[in-house]
Amino acid sequence: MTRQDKINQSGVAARRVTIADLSRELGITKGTVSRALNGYTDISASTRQRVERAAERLGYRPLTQAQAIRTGRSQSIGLVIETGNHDAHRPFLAEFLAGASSAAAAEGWTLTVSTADTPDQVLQRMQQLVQDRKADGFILPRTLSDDPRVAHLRAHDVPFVLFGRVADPTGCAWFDFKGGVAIRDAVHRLHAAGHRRIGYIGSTPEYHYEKLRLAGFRRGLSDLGLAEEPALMCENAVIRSQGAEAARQFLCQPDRPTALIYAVDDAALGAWDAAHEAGLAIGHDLSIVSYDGTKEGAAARPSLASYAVDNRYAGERLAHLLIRRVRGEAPEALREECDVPFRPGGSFGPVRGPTGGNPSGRMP
Amino acid sequence: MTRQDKINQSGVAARRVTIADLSRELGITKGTVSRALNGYTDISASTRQRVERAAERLGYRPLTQAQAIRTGRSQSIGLVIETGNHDAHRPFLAEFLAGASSAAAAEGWTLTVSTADTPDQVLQRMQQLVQDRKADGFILPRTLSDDPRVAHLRAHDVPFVLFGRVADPTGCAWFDFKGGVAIRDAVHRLHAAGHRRIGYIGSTPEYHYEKLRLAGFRRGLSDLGLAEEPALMCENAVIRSQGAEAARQFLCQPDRPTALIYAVDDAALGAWDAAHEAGLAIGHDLSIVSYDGTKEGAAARPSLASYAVDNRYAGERLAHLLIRRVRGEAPEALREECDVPFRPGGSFGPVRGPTGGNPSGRMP
DNA sequence: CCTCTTGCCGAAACCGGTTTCGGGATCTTT
DNA sequence: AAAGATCCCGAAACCGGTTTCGGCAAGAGG
Repeated sequence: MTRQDKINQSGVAARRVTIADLSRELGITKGTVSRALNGYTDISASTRQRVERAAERLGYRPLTQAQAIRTGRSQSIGLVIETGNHDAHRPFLAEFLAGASSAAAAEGWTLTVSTADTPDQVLQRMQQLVQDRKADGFILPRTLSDDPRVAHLRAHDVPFVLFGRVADPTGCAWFDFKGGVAIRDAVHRLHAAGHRRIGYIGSTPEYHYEKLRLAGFRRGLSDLGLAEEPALMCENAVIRSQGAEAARQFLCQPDRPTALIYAVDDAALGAWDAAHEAGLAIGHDLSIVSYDGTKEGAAARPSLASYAVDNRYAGERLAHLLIRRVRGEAPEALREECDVPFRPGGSFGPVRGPTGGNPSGRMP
Repeated sequence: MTRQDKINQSGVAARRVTIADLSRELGITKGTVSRALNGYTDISASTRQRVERAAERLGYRPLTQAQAIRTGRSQSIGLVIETGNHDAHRPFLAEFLAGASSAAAAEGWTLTVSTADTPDQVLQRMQQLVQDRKADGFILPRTLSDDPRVAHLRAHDVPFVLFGRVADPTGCAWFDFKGGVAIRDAVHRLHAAGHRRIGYIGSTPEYHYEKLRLAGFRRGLSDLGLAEEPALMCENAVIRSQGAEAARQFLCQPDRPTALIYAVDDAALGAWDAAHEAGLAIGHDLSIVSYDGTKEGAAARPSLASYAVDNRYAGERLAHLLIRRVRGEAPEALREECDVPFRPGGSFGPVRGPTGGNPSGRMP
């Protein structure tokens, strides 16, 4: 009966409505209110409804911090980014965060972001976040085939979802783009445009996505009865300069390739440099297809044909999957793979004659 | 005397040490332990020391969630990023996060990141984060001269620090780079290299940094006794295409400028396009100096001369400042400004003769 | 009609902290 | 030596929730 209820003076930030307010309003115990809202079975349907309506009406939302100290769950998803590494993920970050954060917010969850300079520090940070209950689980971006984060979280029984896949999928949930399918498709497209000598320039082989893309390339070749030529395949090209160097190696060969497939856009732009040096015109003398769909690729001239990944969507899906994982769903039921659309570009053209000559190239 | 203390079976995740463990160990009340650790004055020096030593020895760290429900503070700094806007901040994000997160982690704080599509939604998200106690305060990136976020947070008495400055600094803490000083310095450098007709291509004038950079440009002109020519100044060039269009306008004038200063690197790269069209060689017929120090600028050929901002450092400083602000320090004492180093590049060269002719330009 | 379930809710402990209140012991003061 | 002020700390309430336990009332079964 105290009159302390109405502390809300106009203008002053309204006090939160607590579970006690609700119980007082309804003439019911706090405990009963809590059980009614949390799906306990020992609550009558009518009471549950009254409680839910009142909660809705008063705008009650439980304070996660208070819940957390009992339940151990804080409704926040953790994301630890390894910096210091080559920052290939950098351009995706903003879109990815946007997707993850909005999906999380839709469920009343939040996103706790941390960074670390080394793989070991990543593990430490995750450990600390989970001990401090600042994260109920993690999204793991840029998965390695054999990823120490997976081993660590598995051992400590912390929920997680992969952005990408790993060699041993036991107990893993994930979202991934079908990069292998895309690269295989690229081989088909190039073949259809007359290309027969197609080179592949991959990324870091420790990343599992690279294994899948390389496999997709091989699959494409065998689909079409083309032979695998080791001289036309390499890996470890992540940035522009490395992509350029790889292209130089291929282009100076006697029977040079007429098309190159890159695993990542950043490296693919190196082909512009190598082609320029060799006097070849991209899209005419040499076709390039890549993967990522970066803005930089689209801005190149001619523009880079690529498979365009929607990182915002990935963030959304991963946040959803992780939340469901934390809530107890089995990891096997939480696996999604998504097609990647081809983004045409001027770097893709039909093969031009059998010769590697005419180095000055261009022809209107 | 129960033996439940030692739940720690080997391999199982060790239980957190709580304040109760500590009080039991010391034969002291929970309350006393708490007061001892939180700087209350009614604790004897000897007791305080005993408590601190024991806390250290047992590795006690209070659970922020539990503290939060009483104190209202959760030791986390909020960052709400507006997406949907032009994503000019995109490339900085990863470095900025790395700085902020590591500085926060060093103090036991965490970073809660959220995104929003519109300015209104930004306010809503901040409101919610602070009501849910998921953020004790905010870092505000990309400040407008008259920023609605500042008004909102000021009105609701929520701590914040600016990345950048605003027109009315009342009650504001901030970290900012001296962009105005940098642009002024650019004018001086160009003047020293013989340039007399220098154009300025600014960014969106609503952002306060743009006002400062424009002011720096004017200051530079007046330093050197050069006249301001409206025909050689414009704004609203944020991306490459806009930067190119602005350059075209300037270059087709009878007495074209020999140098251009851009407020942002992304726009500056448009000069490469415009110069190419006009048959001018960047760094010879036309010098370009810009601001940001992006990788894309460094990768251009010739490379873009620019003032290189260290966004990781900015993140660190801002996290520090915000934490101190939340702890109660006056905003006036929390203002930092930082010089920006010049990054030389091939786009900067001495002026070449008085003529705008010789359109084919290059000369070994 | 009596016992046995079952459904449903109140009472109270609990989570891990913080903060107020009051009082005993020691030290000053007169 | 008695009275008052100070120094410290224990006791207990509190924050906003969750969860266990037990019992009353109504329905089922014999």
